[in-house]
Amino acid sequence: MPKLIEHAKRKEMIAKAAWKVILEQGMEGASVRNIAKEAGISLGSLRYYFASQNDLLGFARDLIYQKTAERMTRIFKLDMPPKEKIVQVLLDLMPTPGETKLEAEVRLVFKIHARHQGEVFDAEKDSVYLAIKEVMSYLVLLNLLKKDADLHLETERMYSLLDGLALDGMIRPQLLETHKLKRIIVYHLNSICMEEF
Amino acid sequence: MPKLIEHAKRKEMIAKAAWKVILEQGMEGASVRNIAKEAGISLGSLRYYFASQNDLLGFARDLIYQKTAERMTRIFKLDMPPKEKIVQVLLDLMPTPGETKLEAEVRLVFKIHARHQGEVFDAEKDSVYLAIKEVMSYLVLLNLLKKDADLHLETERMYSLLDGLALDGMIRPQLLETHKLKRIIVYHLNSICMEEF
DNA sequence: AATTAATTAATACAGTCGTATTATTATCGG
DNA sequence: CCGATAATAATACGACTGTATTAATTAATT
Repeated sequence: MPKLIEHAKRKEMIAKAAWKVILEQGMEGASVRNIAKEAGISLGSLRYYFASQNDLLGFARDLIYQKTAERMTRIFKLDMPPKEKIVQVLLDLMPTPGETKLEAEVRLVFKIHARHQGEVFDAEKDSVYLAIKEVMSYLVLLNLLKKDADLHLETERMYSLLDGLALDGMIRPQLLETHKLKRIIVYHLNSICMEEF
Repeated sequence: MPKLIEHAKRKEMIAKAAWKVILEQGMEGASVRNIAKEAGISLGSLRYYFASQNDLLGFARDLIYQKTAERMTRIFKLDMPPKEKIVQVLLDLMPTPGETKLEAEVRLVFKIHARHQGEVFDAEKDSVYLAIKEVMSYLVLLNLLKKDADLHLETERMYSLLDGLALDGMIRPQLLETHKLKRIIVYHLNSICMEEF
């Protein structure tokens, strides 16, 4: 039974190829052939790991949410000033240049795609939503949130704001170049908190 | 030269069929055949009005932004209390039950689709962005905006927030059923204004 | 070295894709 | 009525789609 150890890694490699195709061509271009070519393997090889396109896309979707969750956990553990950490977490969910760009954009495409698959999107299982809830709880813990703030509404507002920022960041490159994304996020944090960020 | 008058209306009818297909199946399902079937015409007929799929989709995209702009203008002209009017304008950009649901969702799919076409999205030509700029100017005119508010940042924040709300509204039906969408919008307005909405 | 399972490559199938061509029908101005 | 043109329908082409099948290759265990 050779190469059994590589199995999981190989599935990951294929899923990452799927991400790249989705990033560049959208879900319309995410055919099994395109993904296989991007991964540098044959069609049959891909099929060996994934019984169907649905399996592949589902795996790629779950994996990207998992990766996001892991990165969030990592940042939360960092030893840095609370306010900086909060900004860091939120910025890491945005399509800023680097790894997060791919992740944020692909997450967004998957999210819209889910709509047309009749899937019910459960925010409680969305690592982005969970990260935002943690941030909000952290703000409460630090006693930074304004007294009259509605925690639940603020959470929902932050969630939608970040989704919208990611979407706009995808489409309007100048939002990224000029650090506008960060300015808006810090501006928003200032508006819901008592102290300056 | 018969039926020339119907030409424009017929193109509109086909574009609306395209919207419906996009709404239900996403851009992946927006094939010329699916659209023709939805419109109740043959493939050849569709081709008589649109030389290519790109032409059709481009027309459908432009038309939906135009319709949105017209509706915005209509609401702005209504005789109603300023604050109510502002809420009405913003809510009309959301996927609330009714006509706006289709418009908001289809606009969003087009927006993401543009990203993968290499198109440069010009917010200044986005009727949603223009409507939001008008709302913000209106708030300034009414002297409702908080003194320390940054007009440009507030505009960008509102733009992204509405995009994100539309996206979440698409995917999480409970956001619509419970009037949460309106609550968040009014909550946001309260947070940037001096008086209560 | 032989065996066994993991892995790959190649090919095939029916269906759909965008586009194109053709013939036919419908409707107006003359 | 007649001819011009808008409008429709039908069909065809090559490319691509997801899925399936088969044979060949690779690598670890016995």
